[in-house]
Amino acid sequence: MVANTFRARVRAGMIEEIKSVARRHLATDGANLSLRAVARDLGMVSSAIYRYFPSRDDLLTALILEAYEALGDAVEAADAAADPADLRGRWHAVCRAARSWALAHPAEYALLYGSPVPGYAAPDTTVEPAQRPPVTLVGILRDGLAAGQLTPPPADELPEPVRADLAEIAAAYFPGLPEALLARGMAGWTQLFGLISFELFGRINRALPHRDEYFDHQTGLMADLIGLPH
Amino acid sequence: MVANTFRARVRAGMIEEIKSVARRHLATDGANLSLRAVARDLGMVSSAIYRYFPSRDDLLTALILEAYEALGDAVEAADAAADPADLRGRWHAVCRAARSWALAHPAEYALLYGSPVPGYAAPDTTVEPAQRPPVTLVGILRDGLAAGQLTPPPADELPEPVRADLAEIAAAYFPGLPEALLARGMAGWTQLFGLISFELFGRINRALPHRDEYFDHQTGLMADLIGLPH
DNA sequence: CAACCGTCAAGAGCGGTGCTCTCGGTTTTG
DNA sequence: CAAAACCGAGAGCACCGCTCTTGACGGTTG
Repeated sequence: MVANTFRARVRAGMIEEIKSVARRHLATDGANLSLRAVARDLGMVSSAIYRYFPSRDDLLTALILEAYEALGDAVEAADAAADPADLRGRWHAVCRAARSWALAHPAEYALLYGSPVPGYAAPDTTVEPAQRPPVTLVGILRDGLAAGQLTPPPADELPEPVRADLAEIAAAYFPGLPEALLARGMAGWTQLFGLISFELFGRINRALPHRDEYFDHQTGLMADLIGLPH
Repeated sequence: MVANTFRARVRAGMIEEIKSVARRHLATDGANLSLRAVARDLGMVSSAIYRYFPSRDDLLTALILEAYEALGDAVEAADAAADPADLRGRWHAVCRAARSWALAHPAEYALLYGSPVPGYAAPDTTVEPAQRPPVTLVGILRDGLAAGQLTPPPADELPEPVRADLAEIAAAYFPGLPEALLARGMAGWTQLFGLISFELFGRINRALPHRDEYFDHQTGLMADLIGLPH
């Protein structure tokens, strides 16, 4: 397997080229991109694509994985670039980074967070990169608690079954994070997703010309709910 | 035009039958339902469908309109059935009604709130019924303010451009509602959409077996943010 | 009563889709 | 150098939305 580097290289290049063209088609055709159209753009015949991707769904999966990584990178980079002690600044930075990426790549965002493609079932390999953005967001709460800048809500506000469920999530991703705080962090993530989706998919935009400021205010409301200090 | 009532009746029945079968297909095929398959189920030839719907998109539009009305009816009925003075009870009732309808009709929900169908552009006739659910939800705040059970947040927490945008929305749908309260109400609506979408589309469900309790707690958090009395 | 004309289902056909299989030609490998 | 692996092209299958034409049916009207 060491000697076939040339073949492997040109093959990898071809795979990248296919993905690149497919990504371009994604912007216009949405989730129902056409293998034949991609092949046409590459000057190939449709059946040749099957040498590189066993099916259209596998090509979609590759694009989804890349999109998750790109979003995760953008979000984590925004968090890393902010002042680690400025919790609210980090919160807004992460939210804005997710929104910016979504606005710059609406088709990819729709692929990740839109209604699922009818016949398509996302493989398990996508579950791990999908959790990077929310983990980054809620990670701010973990850091804030460790720094003493955040006081957890009363634990008894959670019904027992919810607390138990959240305890498992906390054990896996945020050891030591109180469940009630995790619940609020997940509310923030849900809100972030809702805001971006409404802006991208919905028609509410007409009535809200100042979308940047509205977005910041709404994410700020969630920061208030969490208790992030001003 | 008075005498052809028989023709009109059988025609209306046919339209209903087509929509019914299409709705059934929607559950399995999602947004890309097939006219030919619908025609097959009806024992017709595909071209016959075009006597009743000028295109596939028009059939989709009809289904979307029906779905909006069904959701709006469910939400408004839940609000009307609750004690008008129990703001928190109404809030939870409306949220639960929306979620229940979505869980019972996931394909229709995806059609309404999922990623838009690539080539499809929703006509303007859908914009009015689309606003019934959020208007119902935020209407609880209007009633609460009128009853003196709700104190509006400080008005200066809103940046001026956002306040101006929200003022126009308030003038159109909730005259007299303070902008800061409207902002919180819209945050609740965004959260509701995010919660339902995550449950329907996402894979977070695995880690949260107690979805009913989680949903209630998350919507309760938003009620807290709004200031709805316990 | 009969002619008429709108409505309807059916069929053929166009260009498109994902996908499979076979066939040659090239490249890498043993 | 021969064998094996790889690759692109092409034909073909079944499906799709949509258009156009044809023939039959049946209320409306002269």
